[in-house]
Amino acid sequence: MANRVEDILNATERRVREAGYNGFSFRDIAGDVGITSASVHHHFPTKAALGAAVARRYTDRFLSHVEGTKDDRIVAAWREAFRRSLREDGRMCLCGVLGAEAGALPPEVIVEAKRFFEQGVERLGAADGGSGKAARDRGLRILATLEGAMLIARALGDPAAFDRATADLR
Amino acid sequence: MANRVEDILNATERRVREAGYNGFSFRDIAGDVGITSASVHHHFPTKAALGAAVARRYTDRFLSHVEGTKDDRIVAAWREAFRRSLREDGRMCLCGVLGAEAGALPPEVIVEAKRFFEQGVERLGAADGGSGKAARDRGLRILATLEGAMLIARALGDPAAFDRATADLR
DNA sequence: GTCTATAATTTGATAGAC
DNA sequence: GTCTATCAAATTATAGAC
Repeated sequence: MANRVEDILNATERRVREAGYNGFSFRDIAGDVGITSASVHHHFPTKAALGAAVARRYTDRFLSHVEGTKDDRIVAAWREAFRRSLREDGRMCLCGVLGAEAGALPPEVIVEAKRFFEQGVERLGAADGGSGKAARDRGLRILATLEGAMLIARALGDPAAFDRATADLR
Repeated sequence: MANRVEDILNATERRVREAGYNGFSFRDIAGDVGITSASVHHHFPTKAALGAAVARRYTDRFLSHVEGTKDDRIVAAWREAFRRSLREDGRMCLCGVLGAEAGALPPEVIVEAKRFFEQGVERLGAADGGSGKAARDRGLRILATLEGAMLIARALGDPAAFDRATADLR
């Protein structure tokens, strides 16, 4: 592969979304990519650095994916993005997984998950052109429903549960 | 303490809700309780058995706590139960944490988390006396919002976010 | 950038004495 | 039921050759 760093981040993202930050090892990632764990350490000196890099890339990628969406389509765009990744590979939001493990995460990893949620609250709140505290509270409620729906759908092993839980979201 | 098993379950519940199933060890629990890890193994031969026991007790205890609530107070009762544990010790739903790690859990642990969500969907759906598919979908949406709100409040380090996200829940 | 080798620690789990 | 002692494996991380 051309870009090893990208390979490592891809493998790590898959693993974290499957089993959490404490559910993968450097050797797991090394095996996925086809190198040794020492080589993974060459690119990411510590596990915290690797975790933070994955969370940062996830957030940047997600936000840029839904960027530019018209106000009245923002909620639908977020819902559809989560829905697809849930159906395509049965995995929930990376930052949602990290949030659940928050008490065990290195600070630099939490900070990135936090950013995802802060941005989500703000952008989902801006749907329908609203703004201010009431809009942010609405964004918070919508993001909570989306994250919780992924969580439950995953635990039940039933991706359709996400659709049913978020069908009326607005 | 009189009941060692209970001490072990209490310590384990605290640890899992703080750091997840992969975020605690037998030695952690032993240290919390004041015995050795070998003694923990005497009561729970494997980590999967300990995890399943904790999830089973959590679900039984939670359901019995909200049992008997009048239909029109069911949502409020669940919301208040989650809200209190979030404010009192900053911890989210144990089964919510387990759900996020679902891909890394032994089957006997997942099964218990699944039961919590199935029961929650059914009971929250029965609020206001409804029944059938539409009621279960409503229960699913409510439970998703509650779980997601805990997740985000925890990640943001802001318990009040739970209140704001679930204020309009019905 | 990747490897071999290895250090230092932690993990889940067991044997057997008391 | 609890302990000491221990095992085999896994973990994060580093040193140094190529």
